[in-house]
Amino acid sequence: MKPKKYADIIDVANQAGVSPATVSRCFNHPDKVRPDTRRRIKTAVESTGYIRNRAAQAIHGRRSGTVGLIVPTLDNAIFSNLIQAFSEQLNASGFTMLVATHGYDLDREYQLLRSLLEHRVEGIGLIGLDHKEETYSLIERRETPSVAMWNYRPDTRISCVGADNYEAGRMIARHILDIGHKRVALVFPDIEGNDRAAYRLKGVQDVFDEQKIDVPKNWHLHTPYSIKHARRVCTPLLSSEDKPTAIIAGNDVIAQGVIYAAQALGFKVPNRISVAGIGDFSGSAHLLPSLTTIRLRSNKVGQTAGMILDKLINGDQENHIERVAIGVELMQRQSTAHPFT
Amino acid sequence: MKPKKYADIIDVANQAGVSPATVSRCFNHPDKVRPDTRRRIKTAVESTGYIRNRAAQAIHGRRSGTVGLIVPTLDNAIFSNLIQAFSEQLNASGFTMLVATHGYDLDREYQLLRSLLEHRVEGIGLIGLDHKEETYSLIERRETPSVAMWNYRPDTRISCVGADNYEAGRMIARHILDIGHKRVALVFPDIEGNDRAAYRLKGVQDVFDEQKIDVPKNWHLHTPYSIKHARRVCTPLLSSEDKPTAIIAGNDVIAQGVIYAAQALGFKVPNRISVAGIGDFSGSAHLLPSLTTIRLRSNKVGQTAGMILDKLINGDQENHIERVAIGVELMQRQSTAHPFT
DNA sequence: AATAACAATGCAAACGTTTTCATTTTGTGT
DNA sequence: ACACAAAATGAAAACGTTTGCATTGTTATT
Repeated sequence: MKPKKYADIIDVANQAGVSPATVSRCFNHPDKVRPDTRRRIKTAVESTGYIRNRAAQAIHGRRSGTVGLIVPTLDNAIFSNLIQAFSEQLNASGFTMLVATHGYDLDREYQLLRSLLEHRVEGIGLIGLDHKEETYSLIERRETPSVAMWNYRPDTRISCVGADNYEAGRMIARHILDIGHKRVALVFPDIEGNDRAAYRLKGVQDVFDEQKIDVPKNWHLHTPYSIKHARRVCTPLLSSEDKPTAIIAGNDVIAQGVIYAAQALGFKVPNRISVAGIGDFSGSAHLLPSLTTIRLRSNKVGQTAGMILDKLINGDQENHIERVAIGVELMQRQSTAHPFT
Repeated sequence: MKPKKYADIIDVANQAGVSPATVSRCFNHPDKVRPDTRRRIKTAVESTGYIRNRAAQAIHGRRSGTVGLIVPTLDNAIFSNLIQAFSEQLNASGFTMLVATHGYDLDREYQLLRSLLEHRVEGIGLIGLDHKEETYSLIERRETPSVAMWNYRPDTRISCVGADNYEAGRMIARHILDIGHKRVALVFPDIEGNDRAAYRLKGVQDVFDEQKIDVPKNWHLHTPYSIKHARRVCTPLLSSEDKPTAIIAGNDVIAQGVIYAAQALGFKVPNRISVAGIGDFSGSAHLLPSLTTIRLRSNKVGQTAGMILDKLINGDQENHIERVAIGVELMQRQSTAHPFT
């Protein structure tokens, strides 16, 4: 006699004196079973310690109750707001979130997508719009509801919700030029496989080109996403004779590194040098000096993405694509000012 | 004729001219099928676009290939290192991670645990040791391999790996007293449902008691986890006539807020006031002044937790409990110094 | 009170795999 | 070539649910 490990739906049914079908209905369509019966089943569930098996219901072609999220990394503040908001929104709709990280490796991303599909996620959240052709075509082939977060464009292959990063770049560039700077350096992350950064940079450069402002090659710095690296990479530039009067950073964390580099060398910000970021991370408003940046409202992005995904999954429109642009906004604070002369 | 939506294992089998059983084996025990057959199956998989159904295999009492993680929130830097390391480690062992957040609500945590068990996760990661009795007993009843991260104690009901937060509190308190401070304020998060903070605070207070140092009630501040709130809550204290010479913060983010509060009022750190944190978050070393804190090595915690969970799941020891303490370390930096006299 | 309409329940067939056991194929030693 | 062991494969039963259809129980209508 093999003692079964855990109660299944049949044990519950026996205990309650009904058929398994009724127990199942009691979970999935409670209105279809008599309150009295429902109560008896509830008691049986408790006394047996039954926990339903989602796998068994997922197999039925029915809902798995999961949604997949693929992000480059969980390790930094950029995505945490976003993910939290996304997760909460989907939780509210009854989904559990499967998360996978690829470390900015798009081949890996494709593998993770496959893995999530094996788990029969009902929808997929991605970051950005830069993905392998295989990734896009797999999504299309399986007709998996998907939403790309963080970047908006009007011509995407899948639904997207995000800030217009290009506009964010333009906006911060205009601000810097508006307040009179002509000698500006740029500190950006590597744009390889990172369309968010690429669009921002493009926006900045287009404005500069339009205004005939030239950024010398060696004022064009690259740094990984960290205060430490940003600080290190800026120090030589700021120590040189021929300094810029302003620095635009690809995001707020980098901007923070830049500010520290300047302060460590004894340059007051913004008196001697202006620094601007992009992103308006929590904390940016409370730095000293508070950081001029572009607000991207990542939690709004995450929340909206969650809502859209829910709609795509539960809605009736097949293969519908929805695109939402979340407005960007200049947060003018203390870290930028007219150039020192 | 109903056109089936997606290829299943039978389609693949037909295409390859073998039985479904062989296809299944080809995935799960590749060494048991001839290389030649394997190749034919591979081709068939590709041409049909087959993606295996984990739910169907999970139903077989076999592995679901998922591990659950329950955290208070994804929204802040505290956990991101930890989660990232945990996730990567488990990924390497072939698991996908199901993540759920409860916002420091332990009732919610219990619900999430149930939900994850419905998905038949093979293991569970939790944060901290403060959980409802129901949560513990459900885990024990289902014999689900579990590991609590972030806090170490020698007498836990489930496996744990983490820093000794009590010792961390003692360590930073000793440092502050060692360098000569006698007038110290404490700024901590609410310890309700947050055993990490509770242990740290206990450690600090025990050292103070041993050394007969008294902290007046009103030097005992509470703040949510954010730079903004920390800064705000400290400002009145620092503006008053009767100021402390040092402040110990419950974690580095709060410490950063404290430093900004001081600097905004024109008090140099550490000259006029010393500030210490706990955690050594990425970035803490690069603040100005760099922050004296206790290094907790969260990525080590996450990684170790992942390894332990893998071992608990795949190992042969039933109901084994493993406990690992990750050492803490004083990082003495610029934000603390002898009191100004 | 008889019947129609409807609500509640049960039966049994699916869902897509894995696995045990039996069978067939392949390889080895003579 | 032959016998035999070993390896590869197939057939079919399981896994724990859901659901269409049939059946039974209940209420409303006359």
